[in-house]
Amino acid sequence: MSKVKIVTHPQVQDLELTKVLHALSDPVRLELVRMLAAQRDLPCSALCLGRPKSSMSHHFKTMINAGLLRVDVAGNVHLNNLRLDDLESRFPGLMAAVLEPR
Amino acid sequence: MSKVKIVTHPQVQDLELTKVLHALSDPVRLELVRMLAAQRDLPCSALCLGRPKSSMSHHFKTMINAGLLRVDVAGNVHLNNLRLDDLESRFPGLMAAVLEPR
DNA sequence: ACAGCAGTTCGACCTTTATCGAACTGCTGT
DNA sequence: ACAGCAGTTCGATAAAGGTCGAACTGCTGT
Repeated sequence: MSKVKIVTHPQVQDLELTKVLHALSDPVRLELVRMLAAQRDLPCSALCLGRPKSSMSHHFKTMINAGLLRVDVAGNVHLNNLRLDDLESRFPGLMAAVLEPR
Repeated sequence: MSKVKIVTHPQVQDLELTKVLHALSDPVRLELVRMLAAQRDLPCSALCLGRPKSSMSHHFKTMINAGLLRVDVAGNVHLNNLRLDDLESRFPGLMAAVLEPR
């Protein structure tokens, strides 16, 4: 019997600005966003950078719930990607503005 | 003897993106931002809308510390204004993106 | 001087959030 | 089957944040 890991990503029209802004307002998560903007398909391990996995898992969940992140499960590994297109269509210019400083 | 009420607004170069995003991520404060984007020089009384003054004072402080708001004291009344120019020069496009949805 | 108004401060309360170790789940290669 | 790896869940803890009433400060008009 196979168990499917269900990760629920909110739909584009359900993204809430306050949730997105809150997800972006933590320094750790903002760093993740910048790393993911620079490189696609990063696994959790590449994003942890020495921080405890359980702390990171918490941040991933926050970002997924806010609609910032999409996770693709590839066997053992979770590949993380920003939902840049979705965010752009819902909140035009937002991610560009957040990513620009540096 | 006169006592001067000192309100310290952070300088442009000291604005921090995470603080700004956090200040924007609360529904009440986001509403204040939208009201202030539509109309300048609003006093606290015009922004409270039935909510307790002490709650509002807390939000104003958060917004001032983040650099979102500038307060001009005019006698009895505090005139609030978004620091749109400062925010634009520090985080180009951010406020436009936040204000656009609706 | 004084009443009244605008807004802040204080203190209490409760909820949310960040952090982390330990235990757990599920996949992979052998 | 099993060891090992990737990541999640759980539970505890501590800190931050939102809400509000009550008391306070400072200005204004009379």
